[in-house]
Amino acid sequence: MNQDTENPPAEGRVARRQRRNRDALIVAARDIMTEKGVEAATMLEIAERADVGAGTVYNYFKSKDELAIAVLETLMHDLGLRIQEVTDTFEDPAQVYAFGIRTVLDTATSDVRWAQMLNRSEVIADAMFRMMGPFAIRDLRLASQAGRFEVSNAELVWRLTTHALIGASLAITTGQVPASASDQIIVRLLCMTGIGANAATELAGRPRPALKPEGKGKLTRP
Amino acid sequence: MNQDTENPPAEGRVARRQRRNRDALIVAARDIMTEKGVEAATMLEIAERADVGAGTVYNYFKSKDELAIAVLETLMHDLGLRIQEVTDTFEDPAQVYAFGIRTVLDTATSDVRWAQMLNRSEVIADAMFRMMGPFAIRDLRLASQAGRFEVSNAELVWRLTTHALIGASLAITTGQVPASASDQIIVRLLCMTGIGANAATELAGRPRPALKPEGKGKLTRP
DNA sequence: GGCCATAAATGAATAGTCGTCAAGTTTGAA
DNA sequence: TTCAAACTTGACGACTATTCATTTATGGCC
Repeated sequence: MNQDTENPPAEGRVARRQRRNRDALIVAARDIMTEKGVEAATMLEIAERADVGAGTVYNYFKSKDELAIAVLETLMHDLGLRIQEVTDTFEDPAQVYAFGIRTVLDTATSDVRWAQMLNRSEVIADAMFRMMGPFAIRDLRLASQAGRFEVSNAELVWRLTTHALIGASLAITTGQVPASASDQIIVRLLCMTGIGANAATELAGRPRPALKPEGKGKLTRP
Repeated sequence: MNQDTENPPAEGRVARRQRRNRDALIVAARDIMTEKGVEAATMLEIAERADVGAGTVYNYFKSKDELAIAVLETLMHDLGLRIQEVTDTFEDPAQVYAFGIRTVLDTATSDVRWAQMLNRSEVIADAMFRMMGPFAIRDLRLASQAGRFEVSNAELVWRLTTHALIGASLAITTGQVPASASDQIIVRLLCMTGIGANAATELAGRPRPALKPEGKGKLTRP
């Protein structure tokens, strides 16, 4: 009777199960949506894989769309942390930003889970704005203060960048644009920071260290 | 028996009805999608308003998505023509491009028909790339040759711009970004052409003549 | 330990969707 | 006039997201 699973600190059995269910639903939805695409993933199948009744899903997410967004957010939060881990050591704040968007582009075009979701551009772009914005906007501001960028409204630049970035990723995965154009894409996105085309080209051409691999099956909470 | 509706010139009854049906479907779909949004517009309702059987729609459009794209294309083709009519008289090719994207942004955020469609970002952006691309890409190239822009891959810049533009429009209509930020949005989009932030600001600030009103109820064919 | 108001989970039922298909109709050449 | 080919039709199948009356679990209180 003294096991800690049996003796919650005055307020916790329900809350814990709720978090467990919510996480299980996100993981199940993430996996199924990854396998079959967002549209093809049915709420029933998600509920079954999460070992939960069909109606229970709606206690946690108002709609399928909201669940899909929650899935996206975990993917992005994850990536944001892994990027930050690497860029912590960079000296040039402009390079921090450049590395970030370059990594997002590469991930979005090579990771099947992202590719499957790209046909919901506006949702994924908005999620990126919110989840990776804190990092990106901070980097934009730091680089501007350092005189590297010319950005007066970092939030706006980041929003435009997310949409362009997702659009470019979609264009690459659908074959409308060759993957070899990635460099040019990054250059143009950097141009939005107000630096000229030359400076952007130089910045985009710098070597990039590798990310640490992502934690398998884990669910990092924002 | 001599009426011209009874005596088609050797090859035309079917073709004419087909074009009539196709046009009626696009008009019906455009109206209903405008009123209720793309998702809420059902194929049956569209077919009924076009005075056509439910199954017939699929003789003209493979899917609901394809029909929605056809609707968008007519809206954009229209706008492209009206923009060109005005910019014909401009002298600075950079200003032609600037006027174009500015007008698209204004239209997308103020015209209900666009606003309703914006939540299919990737579709609308792709349609814009294709329908307005011929104009925009030509303008980008002309301005680059004139030394006003620094664009080596006009197609790519245009594609990124369409996605950013649609994303920005969506952000404005959903209230995430104030409409007063339009100027800054245009400045940043112009930055993608490689000119500095100063030149972009000057270009965005120039006065803009008005468009001619759009032909009512008509359907201009690409 | 026993009890009960409340919150959460359930899954069958609902309402509505897209796309298909067999059957009927129109067309235009012979 | 005849007839094969093309077009149209609307009922229908297969599925869907979401709801809601019912069941089940929870934790404070006696």
